[in-house]
Amino acid sequence: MTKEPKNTRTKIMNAAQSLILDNGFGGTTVDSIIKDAGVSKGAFFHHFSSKSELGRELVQRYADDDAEHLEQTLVKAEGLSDDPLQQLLIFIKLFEQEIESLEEPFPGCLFASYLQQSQLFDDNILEIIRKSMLLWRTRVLNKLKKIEQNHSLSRDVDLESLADMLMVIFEGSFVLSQSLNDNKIIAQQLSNYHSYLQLLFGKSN
Amino acid sequence: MTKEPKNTRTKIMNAAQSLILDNGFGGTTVDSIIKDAGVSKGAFFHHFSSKSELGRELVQRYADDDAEHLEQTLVKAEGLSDDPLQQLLIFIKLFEQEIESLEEPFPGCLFASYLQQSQLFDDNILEIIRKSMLLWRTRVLNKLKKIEQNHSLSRDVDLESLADMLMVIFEGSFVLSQSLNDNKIIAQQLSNYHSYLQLLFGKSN
DNA sequence: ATTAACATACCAACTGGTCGGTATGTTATA
DNA sequence: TATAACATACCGACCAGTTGGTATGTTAAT
Repeated sequence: MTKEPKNTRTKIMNAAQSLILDNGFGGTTVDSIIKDAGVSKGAFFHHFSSKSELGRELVQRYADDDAEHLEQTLVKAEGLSDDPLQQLLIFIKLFEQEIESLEEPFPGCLFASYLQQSQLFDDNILEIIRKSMLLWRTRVLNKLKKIEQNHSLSRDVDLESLADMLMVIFEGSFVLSQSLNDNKIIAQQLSNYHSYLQLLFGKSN
Repeated sequence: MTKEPKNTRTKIMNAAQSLILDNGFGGTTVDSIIKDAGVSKGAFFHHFSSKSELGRELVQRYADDDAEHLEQTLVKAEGLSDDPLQQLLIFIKLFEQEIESLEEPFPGCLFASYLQQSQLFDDNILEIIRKSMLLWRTRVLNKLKKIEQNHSLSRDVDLESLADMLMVIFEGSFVLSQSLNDNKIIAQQLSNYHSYLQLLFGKSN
């Protein structure tokens, strides 16, 4: 139990993610990463063949965590009600509560960070992000389709764009909360999405 | 008409803005800016004392244009109806139409780009962005307050967060449209905001 | 002739990345 | 069980190229 390989690797990735969320990928140097991680340059390039490979592994880890978090929250919501509409509303409320319980300012979204510098990354990396967003779209859209079977829509809205709206509100409120230094904004905007869904699917058939 | 100072200056700023929206500020080099702008390094540092001063002037210009665009669209909407609710709904529709008429993919928002690398900028720059966002909040909130006088809210929502929601939807849909390479998303999300307002203020007193 | 508007050559600091080397296991086999 | 052979994890000096920025011109208009 002298040396732990996974540990150094993780230290590098964690330090890198934090720096990238603050300075962007292009504004983050390898030297600053190894300094924050407390490892040598040799250790860095032992674990990652290049800075961009670190970038790739970072989004992949982020996307995996994101997907798992999505599914877990969905399962949790589905366990709390049998009605698809209630499930979706609970799903949103769970995120609201999660954000509200945060002490520190929200660290930001790695996807958005990468997309703001999309020319710095190759298509494989951008594809990871795209797939993550399409997963959210699919999961929420499936719920909406089930809701539609039992609830009449009070207005003619496109269900796919309604599904996208959740991710839109996440990303958009991250930006605002970052600028105005106010975590509350995120929960408030989720609450607005919550209200919108209630108004749209207010009446059951 | 041999040399135009303003012209070179503008060429530099335009090239820089385009590059920054693609690569981020930290990922954009002075050399790449002068190459794209077709000017010399001497010209660059004749007009801007440093790269970060260019960064400052860029957001300032962007914020000024943004504010002017906001006010003009507001005036336009106010000229098309006397009812505050209709004015706000038209206001949103005008942005929808503007986005729909775009040929190229939406270039992105400089505010969001900067915020994703906020540690690269000093507080003065971040303050410019903050003020821009607060201007949007104020303008929309004023409208909402006038609407509230004649229309009963169908749900108890916070008017300030409802005002913020417009900017949230802008920024969030920029992110999604960038990733999925689909401009339509922006107009669709604005349309959702439009619907939400209609549902909230559906009935007049 | 002065001065603003550029151009060119250059610099020191930093960049991502390499390299030879060390320390600490792990495996195989005699 | 001793040891040769190999693998993994890590170090930090070093490299070539790039970075933001400067010094010193040249050009053109007032």
